[in-house]
Amino acid sequence: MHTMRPLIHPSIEDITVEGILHALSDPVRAAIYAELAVSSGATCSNFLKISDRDIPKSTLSQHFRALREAGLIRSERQGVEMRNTTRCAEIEQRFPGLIISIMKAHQIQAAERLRSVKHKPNNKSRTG
Amino acid sequence: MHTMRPLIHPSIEDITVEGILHALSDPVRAAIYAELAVSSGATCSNFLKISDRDIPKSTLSQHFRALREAGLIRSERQGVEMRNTTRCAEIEQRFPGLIISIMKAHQIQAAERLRSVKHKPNNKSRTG
DNA sequence: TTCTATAGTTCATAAGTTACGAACTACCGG
DNA sequence: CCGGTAGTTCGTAACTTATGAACTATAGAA
Repeated sequence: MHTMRPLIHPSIEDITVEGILHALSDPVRAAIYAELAVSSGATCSNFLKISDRDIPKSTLSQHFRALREAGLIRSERQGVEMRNTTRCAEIEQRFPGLIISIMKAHQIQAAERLRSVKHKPNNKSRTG
Repeated sequence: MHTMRPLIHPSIEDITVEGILHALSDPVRAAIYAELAVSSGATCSNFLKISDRDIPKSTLSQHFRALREAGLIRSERQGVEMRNTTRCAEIEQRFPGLIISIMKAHQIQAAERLRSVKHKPNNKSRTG
């Protein structure tokens, strides 16, 4: 019978560049973070499907933990669910331009992938 | 009796943001990359010691491979040694500002660490 | 050519990390 | 109290990383 340990949010000075890069080097976590940056307050189960891929909820939970403990997001219980918000303002203070340029690079890459799928349609397209 | 497979340098369009972030999320690799960005052409064995830490040469070799295969550096044999240069100009073309802001963030963090060591001297200082 | 030295790579494996199903906790509305 | 929804933890299988030993590759000297 195990208890539920409290959520860990590192203080801004304990956040490391290595931690941020590692957390965002996973495509699922990068997608979650990018979405949170736009639609603040999203919950864990909003991401059970990410670009046609099903993510098991235990895996999702671990990804949220990784983002949280890297200092990238803040999670707060609100009733039965968990509201997640990015800590981008704080991180921008400490590491100016870092998060923005990473997100921009992810966007550029996503745009390129879209273009290459349009040009060679049987590349990576899922058949139903 | 195994042969030595040729060095792999991904073409610029095969470089991914995830790959770059993952490669630079390791402190040893980040230190190597930062040094290469300044003193171009450094060799593998120039890094057998990184900030008072000894790195075994097999480990170093793997770190160089990781940087190379992520597209961050180019390695060329020159006689008995290997000359390494960053591919930052190419990457800057594709993902503007990415590498620069990561390096800047690393600098900020290194500066902070230096300051905190000065203020509490027995914190992380090696005793000979 | 052969011998020696230096630089770096590969392989085997031990150590560490991550993914995910099953079982759980936490909270809300009856 | 029960039943439902949201998310966490645990165990373990799969994957990744670190490192010593043995290797390849090259240069220079004899």
